[in-house]
Amino acid sequence: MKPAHRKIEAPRVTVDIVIFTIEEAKLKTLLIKRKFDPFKNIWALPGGFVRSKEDIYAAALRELSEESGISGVYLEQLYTFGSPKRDPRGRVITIAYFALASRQKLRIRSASDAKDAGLFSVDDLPRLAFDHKEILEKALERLGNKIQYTNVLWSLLPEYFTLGDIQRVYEIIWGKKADKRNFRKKLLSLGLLKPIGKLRKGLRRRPARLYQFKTKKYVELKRFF
Amino acid sequence: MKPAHRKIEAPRVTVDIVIFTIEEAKLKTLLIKRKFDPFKNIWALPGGFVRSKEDIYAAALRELSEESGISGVYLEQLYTFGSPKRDPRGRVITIAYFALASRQKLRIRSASDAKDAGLFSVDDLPRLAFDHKEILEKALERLGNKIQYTNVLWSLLPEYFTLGDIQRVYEIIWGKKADKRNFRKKLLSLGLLKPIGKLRKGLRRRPARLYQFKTKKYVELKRFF
DNA sequence: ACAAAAGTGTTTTCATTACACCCATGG
DNA sequence: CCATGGGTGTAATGAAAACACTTTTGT
Repeated sequence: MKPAHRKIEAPRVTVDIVIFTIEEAKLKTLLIKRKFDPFKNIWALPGGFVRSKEDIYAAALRELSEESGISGVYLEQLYTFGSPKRDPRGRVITIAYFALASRQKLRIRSASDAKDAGLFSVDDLPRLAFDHKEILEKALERLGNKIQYTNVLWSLLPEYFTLGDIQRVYEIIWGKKADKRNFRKKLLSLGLLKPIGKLRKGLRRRPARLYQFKTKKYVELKRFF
Repeated sequence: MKPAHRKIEAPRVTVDIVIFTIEEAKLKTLLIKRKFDPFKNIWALPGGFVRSKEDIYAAALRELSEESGISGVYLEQLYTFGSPKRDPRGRVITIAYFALASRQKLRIRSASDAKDAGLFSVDDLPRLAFDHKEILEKALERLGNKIQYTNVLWSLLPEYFTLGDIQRVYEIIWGKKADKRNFRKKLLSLGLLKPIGKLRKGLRRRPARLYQFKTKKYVELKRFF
């Protein structure tokens, strides 16, 4: 590039991605089993090195697509982890990202440096490589806050869904039940949803109205629930 | 260090710090005039390279102390900026930090690579080097949010202060007036303050009660104002 | 007929907002 | 005596929380 590199030993820089989704009424995250040392055969967050001329957000998008076959989901920067000891190979700083995807969008496939890939409930995680547990905890905290004042959790739902579906997602993330009438009242009053005029039938119960989001772009609300 | 460095060209990594303070009833930030190219003689955020074995938070603390002579103030990671074009010398990723200090604590002194240093009102900024304007805007946004659900802005105030002082700080950051009675009612109901039993006299008006914070550690509230 | 979730309003409680006057001091 | 901010309470409004029963379907 340019000459100006002086004496500072440059760390290497990676991106790691916490991808949340809902499956089997649980909040889950995508992990990759490492194929190489260090932490060979230990589960880790998907991620990889930032390329020389690549924007860090673009790097996160690339990793997201490589390791989970998805695009068009919510992705934001989470936090940067830079303890000098976090990687036994040497100095590696990682910029963690935070993604939300509906289960339908996720196509889990193994990438070149991963032996296996899978979804794990955040309540029941295996041992994680590096400081990835800490990263995951930060992501969970962010998720819990974020759904209170934005519409991002729409990214966790499929195109059409019922009010029951969406309430279940909230309850999973918050870990507690909400009152059905109050929930629906509040949610509908926000004006983010429109009914598509169809019902979901075929389950052995009363059919529910299906809704979709008027818009899928990020909206910050004063406060949510 | 270790051998594992493969083919990836490592970016260099810096920290930059947005230090906010209140002076002359304005929200101000510390800027340093650059002594060298690129952007020679242009104002920039204080910052510098992360050292090889230095934690990034420690690097931010070090820069904070070198360039503003302060310690014991509020400091948190803000965001990481990593556009490949942000530094004309080559790839530099910066981890931005966000600090709050009372004017009394700030000892502005020029560091080795700075020609000059000064406080600038955020409403009236000079041209800034690199993408520092973008960083500052992100910091302002964070500040505005943060004072709504935490007690951090205590870092902007001196040890003892009046309710009028603290209200003024809020009004400066929010850019609008608050009702005195409601403000005091709410603030006192939070239970974060204790009166020290003295009055601030000597101004040509009625003396005001002085308060201090019961604790100076970071507290998140459900919601603030 | 039964199980399971869908759907629907009213009341109570609490927090926020709006609002106006007297007080104590220094100059 | 005047200018300046200090100090105080109440009523109206609006948002959140508590609360239970009927409906519709598939099996």
